[in-house]
Amino acid sequence: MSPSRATLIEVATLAETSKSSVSRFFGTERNKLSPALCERIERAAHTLGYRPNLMARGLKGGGSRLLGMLVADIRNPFSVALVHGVEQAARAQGYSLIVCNTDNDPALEQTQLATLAAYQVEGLVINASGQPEAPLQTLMHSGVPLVLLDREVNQLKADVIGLDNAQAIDMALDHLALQGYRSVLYVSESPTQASTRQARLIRFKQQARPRGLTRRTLLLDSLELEAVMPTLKAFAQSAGPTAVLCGNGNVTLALARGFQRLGLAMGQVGLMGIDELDWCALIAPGITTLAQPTDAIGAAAVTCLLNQLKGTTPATVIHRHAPRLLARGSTQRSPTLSSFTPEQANNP
Amino acid sequence: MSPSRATLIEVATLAETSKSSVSRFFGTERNKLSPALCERIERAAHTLGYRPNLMARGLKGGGSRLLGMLVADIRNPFSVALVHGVEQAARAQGYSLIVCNTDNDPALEQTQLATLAAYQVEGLVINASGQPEAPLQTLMHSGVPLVLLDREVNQLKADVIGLDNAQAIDMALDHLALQGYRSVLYVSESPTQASTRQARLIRFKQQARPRGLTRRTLLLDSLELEAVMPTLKAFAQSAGPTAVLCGNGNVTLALARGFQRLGLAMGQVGLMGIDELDWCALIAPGITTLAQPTDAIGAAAVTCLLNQLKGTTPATVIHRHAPRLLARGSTQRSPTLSSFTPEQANNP
DNA sequence: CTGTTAGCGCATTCAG
DNA sequence: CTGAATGCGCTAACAG
Repeated sequence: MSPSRATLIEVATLAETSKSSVSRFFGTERNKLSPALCERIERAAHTLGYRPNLMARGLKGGGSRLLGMLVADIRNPFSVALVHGVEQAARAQGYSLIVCNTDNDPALEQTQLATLAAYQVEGLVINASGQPEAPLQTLMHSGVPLVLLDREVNQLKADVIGLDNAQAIDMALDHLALQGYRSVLYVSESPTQASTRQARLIRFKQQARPRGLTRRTLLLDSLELEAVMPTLKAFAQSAGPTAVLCGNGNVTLALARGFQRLGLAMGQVGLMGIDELDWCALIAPGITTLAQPTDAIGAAAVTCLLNQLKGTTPATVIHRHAPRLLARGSTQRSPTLSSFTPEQANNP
Repeated sequence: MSPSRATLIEVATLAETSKSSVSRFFGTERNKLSPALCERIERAAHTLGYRPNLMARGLKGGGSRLLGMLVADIRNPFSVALVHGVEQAARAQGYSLIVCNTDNDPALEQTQLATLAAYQVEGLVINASGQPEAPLQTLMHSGVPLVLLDREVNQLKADVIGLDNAQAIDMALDHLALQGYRSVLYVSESPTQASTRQARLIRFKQQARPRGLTRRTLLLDSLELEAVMPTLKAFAQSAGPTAVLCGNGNVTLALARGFQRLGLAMGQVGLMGIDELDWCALIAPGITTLAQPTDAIGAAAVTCLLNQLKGTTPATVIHRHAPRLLARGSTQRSPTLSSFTPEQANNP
């Protein structure tokens, strides 16, 4: 009756055998059992609705079959997409995922890390909000496989998986240059804590001029409109066809608001963002974005983890995934508005 | 060195005491220990970096301190908001949350339910995608506290928490009527599986006419534009000031696309949705929505669960939470476009 | 107040 | 191929 209430012992007695055999049946040694016994156990387990207690299993050496994931901001659609990717891949490998959100709070981050460890997770996927070097160091030394997702952590020698930020910036600049823009404003949230933001910002500073683009940057401590307006307004009136490049989805949202507030026509002033969002195709004439392959990134993270588990530690690896350009009207200087449809905008 | 590697015994020996005392120190009986002992244990535990193994604790009677949550669609921002609410409340009570996504797949749902049970969660928050009556029944009988979130399950006598759907529909109809619309099209995803969709649909059918509104409904099997266009087009040309009411966020997105495709001016043809989304204030002239109090709903779920755990089972409860109206330009028949700003749109 | 004794449900030696 | 025995890390009576 109670699904997870039936124990190994009950199954064993009902099948008229011993605990060990039942244990083997549900473990990796089923092949070492006679077909007859397998049959009996199978039936007994089924009628009892038996399911192994994964906590007990985790206690011994069998492994908890649990993976942990730390997410900096679960309300960010991009993060959710990553969670989804990781969860799918984990399930495909027979693992479950316990997700902890940190709301970008470094203190919470430490707590959650401890919690995850307390549940004996076999591996950890970490999308850090801060720089929790110390706790992560100790975790690594305690032998828990670790993978950093989307954000690196200072001096932590661990696998890192995420977007190829350099390539992304290059693609964005190439696209903007090709569309005839000559002056680009790069807007990012404060890059002090997040390695990804730094990488993108640095690359932008390096690569804009070589493409003949005048560059400016705006670093935001807040995504409030007030923080954006003055710079945006001045920039929009400056020389050369101008375009704004947004460092992530949150920034894109903030700037879309800014454009609207100022009555700027997207395209006339270019707007482009990293991270694809539901509504980017919807805001006329469509916002051009670089979409991240979140499922692939999530899957790569799980693969990494499992590789570490299998002991075959092929040195520290850094996976850089390429983005996909979704070109839309917001980076088209002479929009053919009449023919625009969201469908077209989805297939560059 | 290893955070979760140090065991109760090691702490006990270092503190020159017994396992029981250490156990008590970390349990609920710390008060029954002498200050001196507490001090010694405290130090020992600290130098060893000891953290209780929650799996082992869960094995005995101490409880796993784990709550499980089943989510129908983790990529739906509304669902994520619920997860966030539940997780916050759980953490505040010293519980961790293990979240399983079902991608609206009934089969996956059963699997995930089994997984959750296997981890000995102390309670379950369920946002069902299908009608997994049987598995839930057995779970209930096995004594696991259960709470249904946003969606009921047929004949399952369990606490249900969510929006007050009747009130929501009434508020929407009142608002639309007040704004001068006379004919309303209600668009919903297929209501066969989800109780919430049924409740809203039924209420709409009951309450439209009493308010002097002509009513029509459109039930969607797919959110593709093709599924929406014909009806929308015909409806927009029908008599009386017309407005469209969307049953949830996904539908709102689909219809915003439809409006754009047809070149319909929002407001002239009204558009209103249940569920607030990032971009609703952004699409000019702003889409009017009913926002759900997701944090409150999540917190209520956890409270319910913990009540059941405490044994004080105050009969089956149904929490109905009131939505909040965010009136924007999409339900204003004579928009004052020039003065429109997103900020204003956020504060009705 | 504190230590001692049993298991929780399972995986894993080790013998048959 | 199979069963009996031991212990994972912890909590819960039970005695002092």
